[in-house]
Amino acid sequence: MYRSHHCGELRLSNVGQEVELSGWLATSRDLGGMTFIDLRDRFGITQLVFNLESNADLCLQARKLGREFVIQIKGIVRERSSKNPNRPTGDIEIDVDTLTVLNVSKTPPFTIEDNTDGGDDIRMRYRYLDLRREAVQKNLIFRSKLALETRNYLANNDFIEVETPFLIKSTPEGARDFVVPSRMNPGQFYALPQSPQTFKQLLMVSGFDRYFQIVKCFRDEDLRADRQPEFTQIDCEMSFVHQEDILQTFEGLTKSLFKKTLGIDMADFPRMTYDEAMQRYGSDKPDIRFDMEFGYLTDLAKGRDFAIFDQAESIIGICATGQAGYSRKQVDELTEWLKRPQIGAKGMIYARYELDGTVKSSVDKFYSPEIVMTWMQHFNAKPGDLLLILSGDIESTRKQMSELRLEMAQRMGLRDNKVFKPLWVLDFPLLEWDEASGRFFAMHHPFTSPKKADLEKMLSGDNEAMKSLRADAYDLVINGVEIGGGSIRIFDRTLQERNFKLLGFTPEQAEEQFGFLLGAFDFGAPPHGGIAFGFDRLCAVMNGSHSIRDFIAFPKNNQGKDVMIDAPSRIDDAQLDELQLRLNLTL
RNA sequence: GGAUCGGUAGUUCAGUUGGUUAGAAUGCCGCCCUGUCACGGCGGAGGUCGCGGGUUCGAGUCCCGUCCGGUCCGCCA
Repeated sequence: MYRSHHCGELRLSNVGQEVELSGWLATSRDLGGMTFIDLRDRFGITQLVFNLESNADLCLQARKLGREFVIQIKGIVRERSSKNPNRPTGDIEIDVDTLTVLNVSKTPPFTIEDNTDGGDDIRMRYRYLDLRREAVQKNLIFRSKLALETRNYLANNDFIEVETPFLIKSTPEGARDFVVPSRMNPGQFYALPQSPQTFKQLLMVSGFDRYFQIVKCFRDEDLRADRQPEFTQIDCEMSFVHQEDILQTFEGLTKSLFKKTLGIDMADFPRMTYDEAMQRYGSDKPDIRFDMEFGYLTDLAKGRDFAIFDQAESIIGICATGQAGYSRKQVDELTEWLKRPQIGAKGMIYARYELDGTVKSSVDKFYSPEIVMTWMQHFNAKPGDLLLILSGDIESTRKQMSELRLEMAQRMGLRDNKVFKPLWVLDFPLLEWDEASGRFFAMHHPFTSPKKADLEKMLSGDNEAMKSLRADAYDLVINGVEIGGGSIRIFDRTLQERNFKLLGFTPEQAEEQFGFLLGAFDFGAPPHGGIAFGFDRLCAVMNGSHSIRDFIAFPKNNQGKDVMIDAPSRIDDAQLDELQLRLNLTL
């Protein structure tokens, strides 16, 4: 053994014991007559002390050690004469009598401490050093704990973890697939799964009843801070359940995870339909840590010769409590922010409810104070509040206002990342009409069941009616982040074929791509449904972080590259020959 | 595919209207210091200003191109 204890372990009760420790030299402080070394491992930091007077050779040797040297020491635990209350081991130190250098280290390119001086790029290039930092280790330890508690809860609820294949069949629906060439079948490719969707449904047909898997999924789409090409899901499926059973089970899982990892007791989750979420917040994943709900001023503001409002399909406002003090400059700056191409608003109208009870708007010429006051009343605004108003077609205006709502909340400090507000969003549309290609796409996926009440409408074949079909599909949103989503599945072959047809599949295409599933439905498929949680996102949200990269040991950058191992990379000609592939790079 | 911000010392950054020898902090090296824990003090080394081209008497600074990175939109059933 290289050690009798780890570096976070020793306390006053160990004083007098002879111990052996091993670890990395975090920092050293040379005071001339004595030298202190902070010895670090995953468990903590223990201070070593070397005294020039009592052991000159050893002290001189200790002075020469560099940062991140790996050392092993033997010594006696002593009570410190000046203690450090900021550290669990701060009451003791080790009076070292034997020092062994297990390995030397080059000076690392950035400091290994919580507030490192390294930027993202260099930390990713030396991720193995970045991972030595306590702040990052803490995240991965949290992740491990979260996975363990997930397995505990699901196992206690009769779920069985089953591994499904990574080398599967490519399908054109949904996200772009990562593909893998098959050497033994020249010219043919596997695809990596975007999710184990069809396999988990087949497991239900097999009678496993309750399945889960903490599993990697792959999507070849552009990345974001909260999106990686390979990411982890808690993937689940249940048989003989209605939507309500699934919501109950996974609300239970979520509560259990918050309780076991953060010690937080969550109240029952509120629920909202998709339509209601869009109406009140302009988003299917509203952040409900704060109110600032939309108010529709369309009827109150039209017909007063203000062309912009008169021509608008929809006029939507939000009331920013206590923000009437916003200066002209601040409002202008906010307007510029809204006009950026990413948001694309044409402009913004505002109205202040002054503290003296008067109102003042940026459209005084068209709207008398009396009318502006009716707007204020619509929002139950109080003196000191600020109304922000956008107009245009309803879809874009809602989207823009949703962004503005989040931005204002951010500026007003209402997005407290220590507060967790979950929300079930229910009754998503079954289909999404795509104008460009003139066809429907599945909003969730093509195996999603329409709501029972909409079944007749679905079978009617009326194209307009299809747009209003609702599905037994649901998302779990926490603090405005989509954490999970799922649906009750179709388990009837005829209905599934019907849905494929709606989505523009010919019977031949449906058979070619999903024949195995349709075939399985012929052999007694039980009613079933499921859900999948974004595991990386859940880790991030629970820790108040936006970036899932902080919770992935070896993440990819925005370009999908791993800058540490330099992947992806070219493969050599021999490999290409073996696969019978030829590159055709049109640069 | 698009928008936008950035690339200057090992690292994180500053660098004004284009003008002398490109600075700070931190890290690194040396010397001093017996209770530090962001130790302190003194001194030192360290730069192809991403790359290529252009404008100019003169470019880190302006222009064009290009590469790399961040954030976002599109995309992500």
